[in-house]
Amino acid sequence: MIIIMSGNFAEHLMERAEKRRVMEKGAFLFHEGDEVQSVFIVEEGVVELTRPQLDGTAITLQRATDLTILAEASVYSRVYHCDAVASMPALVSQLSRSAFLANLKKDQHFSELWSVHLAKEVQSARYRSEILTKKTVRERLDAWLAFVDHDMPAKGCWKNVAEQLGVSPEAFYREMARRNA
Amino acid sequence: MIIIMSGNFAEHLMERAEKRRVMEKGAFLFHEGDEVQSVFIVEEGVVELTRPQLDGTAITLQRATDLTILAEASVYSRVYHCDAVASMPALVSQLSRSAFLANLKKDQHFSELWSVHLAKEVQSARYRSEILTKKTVRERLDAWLAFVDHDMPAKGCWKNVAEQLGVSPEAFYREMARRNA
DNA sequence: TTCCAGACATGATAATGATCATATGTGATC
DNA sequence: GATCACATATGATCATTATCATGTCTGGAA
Repeated sequence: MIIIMSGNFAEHLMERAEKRRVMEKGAFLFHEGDEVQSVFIVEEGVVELTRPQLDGTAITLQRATDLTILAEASVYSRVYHCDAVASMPALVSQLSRSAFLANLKKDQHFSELWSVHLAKEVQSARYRSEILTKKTVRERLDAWLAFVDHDMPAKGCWKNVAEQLGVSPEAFYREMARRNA
Repeated sequence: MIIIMSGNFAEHLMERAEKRRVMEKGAFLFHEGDEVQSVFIVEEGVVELTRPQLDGTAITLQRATDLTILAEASVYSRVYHCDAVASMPALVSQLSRSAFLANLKKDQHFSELWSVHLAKEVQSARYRSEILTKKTVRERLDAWLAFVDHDMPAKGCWKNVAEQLGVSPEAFYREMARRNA
């Protein structure tokens, strides 16, 4: 019988955290080009991973909120390929990369949870991509609903959902109104 | 000193493959709801992962071509959450899940490569998402170029790139023409 | 209660791209 | 060389959405 790993990896990671850090809005956790020395978990607030473009605009690669691990892939890189900035005041736990890798090596269970975590992230990131290939608000919402098992978003969340779908709030409101009619 | 793992995980996986399978166009590798029993690597051809929707349309979650591992996340699931169908004739290697997991357990190096592979997939999937949140062809191409270090796509690839960007070929050709002018 | 910020709602306009139609170029095959 | 498939190219039209403007509603703070 195959045992499927479960449990929240972020929590396991937090148990091993070495430091905590309070970040004010606008504070940087790291910059592009910095050496990767730690693994970070956002406990509260919001930290965004952004990659500045040549033309001055920026791409947001990840928007990390409660219990989200930041820039997982950087664990295996020498330097960061993006900036991390608190877009809201945030509380961040951290663990040195060497300690993290040592944990992976010596703790089989921890290592498996890490893989499971990464696999889940792959899955949800792929799904998000596919939602965004849809061109109309209607199709994107349909795809999103399939992903969340068709529970309609509560009114307070509409704006956030609209952002996840990559559409303007107005367009989203209109689509929701259309569905009620 | 931290050793960063490198090498192609798919190749390591193929070395351990137990079976090979030739698939005709349109043939299914597995269906939604099937028990996960194997890990698959596409050697040649194309296999697509699709998730049928209520309205009859389908979401394509992954389009696997040469040396791509199929549905990584399914390794940790009991059943598949999507269909896998060859959209072109394909050659697929497979390894039973139990053997795969056993390899992960006993071979530290293999296990690390697996994590590195997953981390890279997370990274590229996230990047793809962010490209797709851009609304105009121009912005999407800019973001894509930043990702591939600004090497312009060769003419034979344009159609493929257009698809990656989630825009129609025509719109893509026009944008490329605009940039030459 | 009063005030205020922010989400929700809706109309008008302009920008943008999907789609359809059609044409050109190019490499492979016979 | 003739032919075929397919990528590239370009024009015209139409559907859709972003954006701006403006207004309403609701929950929390004073």
